[in-house]
Amino acid sequence: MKLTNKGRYAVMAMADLASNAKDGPISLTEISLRQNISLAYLEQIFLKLKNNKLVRSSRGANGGYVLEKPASEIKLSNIIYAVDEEVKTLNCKKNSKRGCNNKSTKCITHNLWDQLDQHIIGFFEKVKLQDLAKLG
Amino acid sequence: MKLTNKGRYAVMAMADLASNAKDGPISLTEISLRQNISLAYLEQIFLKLKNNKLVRSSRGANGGYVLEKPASEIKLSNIIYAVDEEVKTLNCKKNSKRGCNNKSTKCITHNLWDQLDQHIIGFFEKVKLQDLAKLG
DNA sequence: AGGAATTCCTACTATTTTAGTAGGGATTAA
DNA sequence: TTAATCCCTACTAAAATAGTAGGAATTCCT
Ligand code: FES
Ligand code: FES
Repeated sequence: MKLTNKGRYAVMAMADLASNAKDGPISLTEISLRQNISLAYLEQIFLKLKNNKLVRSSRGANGGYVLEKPASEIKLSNIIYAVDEEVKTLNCKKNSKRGCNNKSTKCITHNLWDQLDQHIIGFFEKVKLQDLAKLG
Repeated sequence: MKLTNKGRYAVMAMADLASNAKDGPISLTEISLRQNISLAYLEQIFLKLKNNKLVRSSRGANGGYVLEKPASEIKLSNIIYAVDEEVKTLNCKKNSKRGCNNKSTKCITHNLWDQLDQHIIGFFEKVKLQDLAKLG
């Protein structure tokens, strides 16, 4: 089980944004340098963060991004979800009639994975961007 | 974030073993049919389960596998660990001096992922093979 | 006005991981 | 002796991830 770089980067970048807040917006170049993440990759990630209303952008020279909401109101689950990192422990389609074994009943472990999902989602729901400073 | 088939299969197969216990050992062919998992793939998985002392094998005709310990004493973490499904949320090497950002300090999110690890491992530690019957 | 910095967007490629196949050897029950 | 079964390793195919590339649009600054 793993969490991919995209999700990690997204959280790192958001944390960077939160903790390096200044007057104007923060450019991806800055974040790229501080966090050692490829600029082009960051751009892709921020596109999604923006579409999910987690950051606001300003274009042009001196442009960049700022958090759309206070760090205390942004849950990690929001970030993870925004970049398509799904918590996906189930094998079968959630709403399919068929189980992962292709039979009409759910497999013996189905409920287990379902519970694990809840467990992990719970974690991401509980932690706010703001908490990262305390953790770190 | 996802859990891979190998881990799922391992748990399924162990659960199958536990709930279909009979007099003699259970062959992989049986499990393969019941759980709809390729036989050759199951063989690979059971090799690991055996090396980790979770099952015992008997070879030859009518051979197969039995649980090495009662289902109440087998933790899911044992199974997951046996088949190399690691809970791996950290990016950096656990014992490396360098962070995932290749700097000498840990990145802002390091502790977060560390906590998530603990959270997930905790789940797997808590659930026993036996509990699967109740969940299912 | 012109150039530099920056976001925006899409498409492509490379790398890594996962999933699964293949094949042959060893062992044992009937 | 034969069929069923485990044992073991190597290979291949498919999918997911990570990252690159390139160009358009916008805005600031001189
Ligand atoms: S995970 Fe849903 S049926 Fe197996
Ligand atoms: S995850 Fe350990 S330093 Fe970033």
